[in-house]
Amino acid sequence: MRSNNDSHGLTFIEAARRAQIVDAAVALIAELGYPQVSIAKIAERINVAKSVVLYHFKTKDALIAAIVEDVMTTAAVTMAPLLTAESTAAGKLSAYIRANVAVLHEHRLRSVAMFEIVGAYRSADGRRFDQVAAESVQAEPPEGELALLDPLAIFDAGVRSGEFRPLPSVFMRNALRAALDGAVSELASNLDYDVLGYGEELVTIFDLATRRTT
Amino acid sequence: MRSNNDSHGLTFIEAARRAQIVDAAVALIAELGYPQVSIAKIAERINVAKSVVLYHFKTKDALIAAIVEDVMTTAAVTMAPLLTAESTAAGKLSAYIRANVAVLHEHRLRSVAMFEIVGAYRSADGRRFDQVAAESVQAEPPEGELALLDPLAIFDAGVRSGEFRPLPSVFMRNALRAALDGAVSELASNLDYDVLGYGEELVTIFDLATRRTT
Amino acid sequence: MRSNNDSHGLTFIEAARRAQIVDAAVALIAELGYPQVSIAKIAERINVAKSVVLYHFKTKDALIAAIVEDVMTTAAVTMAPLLTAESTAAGKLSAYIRANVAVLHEHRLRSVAMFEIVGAYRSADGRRFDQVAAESVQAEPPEGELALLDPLAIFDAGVRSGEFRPLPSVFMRNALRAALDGAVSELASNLDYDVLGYGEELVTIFDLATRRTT
Amino acid sequence: MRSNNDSHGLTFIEAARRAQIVDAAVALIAELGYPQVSIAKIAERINVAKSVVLYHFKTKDALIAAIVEDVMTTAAVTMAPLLTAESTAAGKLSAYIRANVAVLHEHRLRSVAMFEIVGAYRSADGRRFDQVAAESVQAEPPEGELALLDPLAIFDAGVRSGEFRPLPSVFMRNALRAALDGAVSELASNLDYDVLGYGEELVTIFDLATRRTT
DNA sequence: GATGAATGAGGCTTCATTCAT
DNA sequence: AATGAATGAAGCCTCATTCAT
Repeated sequence: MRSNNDSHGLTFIEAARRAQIVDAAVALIAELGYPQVSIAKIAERINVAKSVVLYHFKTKDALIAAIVEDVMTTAAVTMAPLLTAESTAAGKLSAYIRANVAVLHEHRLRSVAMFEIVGAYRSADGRRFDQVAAESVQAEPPEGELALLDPLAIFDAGVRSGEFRPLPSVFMRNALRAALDGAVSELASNLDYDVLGYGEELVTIFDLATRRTT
Repeated sequence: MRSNNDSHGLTFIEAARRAQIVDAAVALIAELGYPQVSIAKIAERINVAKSVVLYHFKTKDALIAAIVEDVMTTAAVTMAPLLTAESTAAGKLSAYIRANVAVLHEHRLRSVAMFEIVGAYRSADGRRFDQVAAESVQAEPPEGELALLDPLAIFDAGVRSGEFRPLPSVFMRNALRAALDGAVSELASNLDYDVLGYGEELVTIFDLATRRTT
Repeated sequence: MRSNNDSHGLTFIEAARRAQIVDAAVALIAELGYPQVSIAKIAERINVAKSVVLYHFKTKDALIAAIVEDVMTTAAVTMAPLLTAESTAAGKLSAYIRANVAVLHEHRLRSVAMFEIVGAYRSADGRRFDQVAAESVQAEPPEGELALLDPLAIFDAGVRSGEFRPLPSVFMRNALRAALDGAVSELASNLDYDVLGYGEELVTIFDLATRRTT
Repeated sequence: MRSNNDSHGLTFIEAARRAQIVDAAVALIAELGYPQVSIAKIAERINVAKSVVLYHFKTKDALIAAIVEDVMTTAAVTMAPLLTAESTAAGKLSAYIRANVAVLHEHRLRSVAMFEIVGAYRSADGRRFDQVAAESVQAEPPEGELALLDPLAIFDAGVRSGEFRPLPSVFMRNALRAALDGAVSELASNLDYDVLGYGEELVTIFDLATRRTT
């Protein structure tokens, strides 16, 4: 065991560079959009040679993957503590929305960057980000915190228990995810968008929309 | 005025070519994503020289603008007749959602292409599609049918008349637009997505979410 | 039918450029060796932009293929008339060697370039030139003049008719081909190598080596 | 003199690493071709850092030189015992061919690697392998076993003694060397090529071709 | 003895655009 | 109305090599 390696097998300096590169890439992607960000621009932003970026990531796709992982982990880690407390489906739903919106608010740049990537990334063979992701999810379903990112289970549980009105979970999930993604879209155009306020309104909307009608 | 010019000052041939190019571009963008579509690919798809495309559009940006205009016009024209009949805010809202969703369903490729463009387009100076669009909207507010594309007025009217519960119109509009865009996002991944079913669920959600509570 | 197209569908100017590029590439490959020749160097040599080369050939591999075709055609066309006259196997064999050697002598640069390519080319998936060529030969056996490039048939015929001693045609062919390639190898190191003299000696060697012993 | 240095001034460890690196390089060159083999690939194959390879060899050219020396020495050492026994020129010639072919057969990979290097190597200033080698041969003519690698002396002696017909030794040598190199060429395309059979045929050919005619 | 980090040069290719015909 | 030819900028990536540790 080498002394200056952390648990991921990375040197301190390596980890630092990687973080620096990821940060630069995130900032640039959020600002310029995914397709406009080149390895050259990333390198220039941190004053290193292009090859340094490729030394640490080997491929543009690998860099993107690292960014995505970073964002997802950040999101999951931030959201997790805000979710576990709740017991009712309605409570979980509100908590989910608020937690999600809180992440967007606290990690604006990362969120916007992720949004840009999801919207514009294509794999070498032309597949969309979602499709590539869906595939890897099937191969290896997310565990623990990452599983919390999909609200489908909340709707399913609420319906099953009768706490929610009968509703098509998948459409509901899609609507909620879309509404939340919409917040990032606004954020992308205006970093000062009141995401939290928007989130509260979403809480109201989805509360009213799922509630059992008497 | 030359005899074979239509109202836009285009000859038949010119109009036909432009339509052909737009169609090819739409199909390619929907399939490959905006950043992956080059003028070369568009030209190749319709078996003409690259320069033909640029002869008819002068610039890639001009081509994109033409596509956007085409899509928006198609959408407005399709939606318009489905909207005017309604008198209540709730009625208008439902009609708006159904009309919007109907457009997506009937013009899948165009919708997906538009979605790709909105997500990935950047002007030469790096501004997002929305930003560029917002600007030109300010300079020249949309009239007639195009005005119908923004549901903000519906929420405003519903609140003002007391038909809707008091609600923040802008957030509501954003949530609705996002939810509708979400449909296109699903469509982009899967052209067989049940947009109409999803639309019905949105009708329910937004009905429940705007209704005056007794 | 456009007026300035030749039978291959190429414009005059296109044909001229292609020839110019091929010539430059041949000269550079002969001088520097295949791996050292880049599209940039070729372009520089004829004072055009790199992209011009790629405009006319699309790919480095396509350029190489064009060179190879050019060399082979040149060789076949040059050799053909020198071969048909002969009727005996021995006569054909001598003629083949002399014809081959004559080509090398008259088209030194092209021969050396071809030699360099055969020695160093690898397809994208790592296969050797011979292997790629063998494959395409199997798919579409060479006809007419190109068929003359392989002396195997001569040995086969000579053995079958009893004009040659019993001998393993394939090994014999390989030895002859190798000896002829050796001439190019010498040429590559020294453009003034006496290929014709060497050829005469080969004629002697293979005459003695195939002759029926009494 | 340090205790763990051998006669070349290398420690055991150093010698072992060098051998390991040379072996890896040989295998890779034989498989992928000289131009496709990079120091990175060599290092990766033996699971060390790129810099390790350069620590032991300082330069890619130095590594190649080491490989060449290794191959030549292997060849000379293998051939030597098979040659000394013969007294007649014809005997020596047959022995030379058989010995050479035996080396190719027993050290396929090394032979193919050498073949790839000879075919594709260029010094920094663009000179071919042969040319660089010829130069160093002139500066320091090979002694002992290495001298045996060139069959020119055999032809010279055979002619001088009248055992061979009058023949141009240099052309003859070139033809023989080329024919032998051809075996490696076949080997490069197909490691199962019957080199020994081919060698026997060469023995026959060159026997018939050098024999005094009555 | 080994290695991680960095680098700059150069490789092939794609792109939007211009211009003369 | 169409097109062939050319271009330079930019994109990603590979390479041999250097240097401090």
